[in-house]
Amino acid sequence: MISKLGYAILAMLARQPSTGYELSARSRRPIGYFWSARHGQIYPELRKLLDAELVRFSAGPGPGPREKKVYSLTETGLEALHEWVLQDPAPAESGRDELLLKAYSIWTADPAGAQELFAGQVRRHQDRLAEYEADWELVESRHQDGPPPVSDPDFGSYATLRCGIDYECQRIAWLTWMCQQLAGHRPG
Amino acid sequence: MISKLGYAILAMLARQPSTGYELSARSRRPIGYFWSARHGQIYPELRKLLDAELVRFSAGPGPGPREKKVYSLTETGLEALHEWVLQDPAPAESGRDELLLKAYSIWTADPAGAQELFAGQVRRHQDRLAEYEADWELVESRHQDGPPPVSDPDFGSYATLRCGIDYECQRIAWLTWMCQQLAGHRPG
DNA sequence: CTTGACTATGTCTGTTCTGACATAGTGATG
DNA sequence: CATCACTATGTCAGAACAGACATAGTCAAG
Repeated sequence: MISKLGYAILAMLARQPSTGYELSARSRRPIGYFWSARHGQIYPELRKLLDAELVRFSAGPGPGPREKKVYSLTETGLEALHEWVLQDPAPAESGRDELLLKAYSIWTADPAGAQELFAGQVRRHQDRLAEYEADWELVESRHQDGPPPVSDPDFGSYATLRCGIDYECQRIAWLTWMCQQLAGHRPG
Repeated sequence: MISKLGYAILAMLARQPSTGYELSARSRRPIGYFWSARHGQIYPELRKLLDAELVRFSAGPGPGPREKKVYSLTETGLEALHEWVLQDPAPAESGRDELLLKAYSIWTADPAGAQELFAGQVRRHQDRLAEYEADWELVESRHQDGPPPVSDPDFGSYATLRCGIDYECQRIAWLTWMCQQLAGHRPG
């Protein structure tokens, strides 16, 4: 059985053959927007994918004591990705959000301090929104005549960035609303 | 060091003393909206919290071969929660979203099948939105004269539900947009 | 000429989390 | 009368994940 991380790696390799190092960099940005992994997880996973013959690599001299390996998908690997993409995800989708957990217990805290906490989060999400928007414009600049065609890898970026931007806007609005609620309820 | 799950449990116990079983039920709904845990995780965590003297319990006869234990916060436990709530969460916040991972690779798939996938998701999120809204009205009915005061546990529910409702609306809008994109690009 | 950042590969320990196993009483449905 | 869902507590194996350890070359800034 291929893990979700395995599919995340296949998804990245389908776009661009990469080394494990590059995969871990891409798993910070732009893939990190909705998936992340450290290299300590990626190298063992690449080994598993290799054993399952879903990826292959071509080796060359590397900067360190070991060889540099550029991985790419095999035909089986592309098929596995292709099949997985349309499968309905399990309804589990727990979603662990530390800030919401704090918000749930915010009644135990001092409103002024709470306002600070949420104001800080507004800034953090505004920064992220700016990143997403920069990436969005980059993708758009490659397709002046409307959105990218659905068979173009750029359509995947376009779609996920749209979601990310909408999400950040929603979250900023909620955080701002929280600040107002916390301010409004204080005397004065 | 208390884990995030530990704080989630403290947050629940601060509102209502509960058995481990009840905690796992509450961690499906309503806490499950932003945090979840199985009982296989909760019982060992309760033990840790007990050893740290953050919770206590009163035992009585249970339905199974073991005693039923109703847990509640100690003063130290409430203090620990109180302190944690205002701490700025680590910027890690990876966020793993399987559907976005699929969307990212949607260019490898057949648009008609993809549309089905996203349409199914629209239905799922509409159901969840309905749940949130029902809970929202429940909370509002307890506070006809405006929002609950910030020192009321209901304010925590109110705030997190507001976020959940906004999030579901945003996600439904995006999923619908995806369906349109996938439809618009097909010939005919 | 030293320090630090970047490229690049790997391992290892400990924590978190999932899913299954195990036990047992009550009450409802068929 | 059997089967199933619910209440209730726990354990255990294994997967997933974070963070540190380990190695080594290049290149830029101070």
